[in-house]
Amino acid sequence: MQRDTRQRRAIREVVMVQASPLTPLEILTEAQKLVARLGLATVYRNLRMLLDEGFLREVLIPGDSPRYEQAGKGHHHHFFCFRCGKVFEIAGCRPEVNTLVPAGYIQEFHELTFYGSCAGCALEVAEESGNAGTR
Amino acid sequence: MQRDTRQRRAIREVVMVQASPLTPLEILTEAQKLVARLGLATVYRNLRMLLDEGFLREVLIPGDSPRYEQAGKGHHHHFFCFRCGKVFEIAGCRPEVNTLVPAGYIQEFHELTFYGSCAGCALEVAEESGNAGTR
DNA sequence: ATCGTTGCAAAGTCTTTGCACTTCA
DNA sequence: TGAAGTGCAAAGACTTTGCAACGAT
Repeated sequence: MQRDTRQRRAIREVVMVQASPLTPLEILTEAQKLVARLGLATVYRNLRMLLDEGFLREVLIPGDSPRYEQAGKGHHHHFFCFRCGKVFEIAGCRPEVNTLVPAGYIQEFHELTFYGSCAGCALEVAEESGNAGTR
Repeated sequence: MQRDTRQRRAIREVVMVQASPLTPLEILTEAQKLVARLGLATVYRNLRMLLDEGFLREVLIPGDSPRYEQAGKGHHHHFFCFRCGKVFEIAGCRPEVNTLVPAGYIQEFHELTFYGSCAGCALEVAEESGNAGTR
C-alpha cells in the first residue's frame, strides 16, 4: 500500500503551486523549503510514482531536462524562453497540425515546443534596442 | 585551419547517406565500418564542429538522445515510432501553428514531434490483430 | 616540422539503485 | 510491528575533457 509521506506531500505541493513545469532540481530546491533533509533520489523516485499514478505529466522540452507539471490540464504546448530559461504554457492547439502525418502512420500524440523570448524578456530587449536607437 | 581527416570524412559520409537523423552511437557504429579504430569522443567532437560550421542540424526528439541530420533540408518535422524506435521525416508545416503564440512573445522557431507507429510497424500491428480476429 | 586531430581513459552531469535506517498505518 | 519510504553513497548512462601520440598540410 502506498503511504502519504511528508516528502511526497511536499513534492505534490510544490508542483501544484507552480504555473510552469519544473525540473527535478527545481522541485528539490522548492520542496526542501518544506522538508529540509529531502534528497534528490527521493524526488526522482516520487516523480516516477506520481507520474505512474497519473498525478503528474512529463513535459519534455527538446534540448533541456525533463520537467513536470500537474496532469489533467488539457492539451497544450510550451514556450521555452532563451533569455530567462523559463517554460511557459501555450494554451490550445490547431487541428491542422495532425494533417501533416502521412497516411499509413498511426499518430498517438504530438509535442510542439516554441523557442524565443517570452513577453517579459521581449520587453527588455525592446527597451535596450529602443533606448540605443532613440538616444 | 581545419583539417580533412579520415574520421571527419567518414562521419560526414554516414550522415549524408542516411534518410533519417542518427544518434551519436549510431553514427559511431556506421562510421566504424569506414574507420575501424574510430572513438566515440571523436564522433562527439566532430558532431560539434560540423554543427558549428553548419553542415549538420541537431534533431532533438523529446525524451530521446539527440540526433543529427544533414543541414539545409528546409523546414520539416519528425515522427518517432514507438515500435521500431526510428525517426522519420515529416515534410512541411502548417502556418496556423504560429498563431498559437500569444502577442508579446517573440518566437524564433518551433519543434514539432509526432509519436506513434510508423507505416511499416502500423502494418504489422494491423496484420497481427487481423489474423487474431479472422482465424 | 607544426599544430589540428585522434584515441583512450578520466572526469562530469544527470538519473537510478543498493542498503541500512526511519516512519506511516 | 512491518513493509513502504527515505537519505546517502555508489553505480550507470551519456557526454566532455586532458593528454600524449599521430598525421595532414
